[in-house]
Amino acid sequence: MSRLLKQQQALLPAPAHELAEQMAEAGYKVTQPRLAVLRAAVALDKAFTVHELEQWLLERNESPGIASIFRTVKLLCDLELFQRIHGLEDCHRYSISGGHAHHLICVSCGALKSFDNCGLRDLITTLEQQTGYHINDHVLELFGHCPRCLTV
Amino acid sequence: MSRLLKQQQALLPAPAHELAEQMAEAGYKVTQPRLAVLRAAVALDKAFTVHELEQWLLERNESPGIASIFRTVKLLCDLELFQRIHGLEDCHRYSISGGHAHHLICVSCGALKSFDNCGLRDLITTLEQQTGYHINDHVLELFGHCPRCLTV
DNA sequence: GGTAGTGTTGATACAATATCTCAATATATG
DNA sequence: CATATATTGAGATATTGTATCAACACTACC
Repeated sequence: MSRLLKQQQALLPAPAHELAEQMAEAGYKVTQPRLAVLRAAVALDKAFTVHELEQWLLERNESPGIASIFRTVKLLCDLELFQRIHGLEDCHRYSISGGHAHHLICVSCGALKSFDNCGLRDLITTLEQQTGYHINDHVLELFGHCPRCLTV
Repeated sequence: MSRLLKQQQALLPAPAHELAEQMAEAGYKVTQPRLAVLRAAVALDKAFTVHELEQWLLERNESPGIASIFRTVKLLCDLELFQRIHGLEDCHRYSISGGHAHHLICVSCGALKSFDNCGLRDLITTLEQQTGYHINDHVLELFGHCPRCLTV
């Protein structure tokens, strides 16, 4: 098994209670509305929108106010437990982060795989030398079709 | 001079009349509002927002309605003459595309360099083999400070 | 147990980005 | 010129998100 595959398997999303724990460690209270958002995000198991979180919760009659959902998503992004997804058309999706930066996203169903070995170091070094820029961050997202959607 | 540097120098943004020509070739009329947007985008010479286009044009008393600016930006994105920039915080900036996908952006002043040799082929092949996904698109943006902003 | 201080919530107002609607206008074609 | 089509501008609407603020909940202290 290659090193890259091992890494990917290590990047499974954390379960809700683990995310809750990290929130508590960061000094935030693990309230019912926040837990609800965590449960929804874990259950959706893909790149989700705030609207999708709300729908999932409404169907189970446990949706907090929409403001609290937005607030919780923002908080979790700040804590780097969630991450904004840069889509091809819009950037209104989020994922459970796992602390890693990059995603492979199915444009058909939203299924998402995370990875962290983006292999951009050489490109960054080259560009820095050629442009004089100091590069300290990047966005990388890959899009395609997951095996399931390829067979449908 | 390396091959990569040559490529970058070839990726200078097209002048307004050239963009207008491509619009005409695609079957769209080159109207005054559309030309105004092209001029503003070329003049701004960086990753710009629709609001910045409008401001530039208002200062010269030649701003079309905001709806037409949005429409023109969308049209130019569809024609791949403009391209949406995926920023670290939001995704509301655009650039003149040159038909190429990637940018190096100064987070301080918005200065922008484009390049097309992203060197992701190996990563994409590896990920396809390991995940079974078919990857057919990607977003890559690099962020840092340009030489000018580094000295200030 | 009561009280003060802090954090959180939910409803609502607001903001920013973008699209839709539709009558008026401009442009191209016969 | 007449007609058909494309485009515009104004304003309404949609979507995504943040700000405000009173009510509530939890914690620590007395």
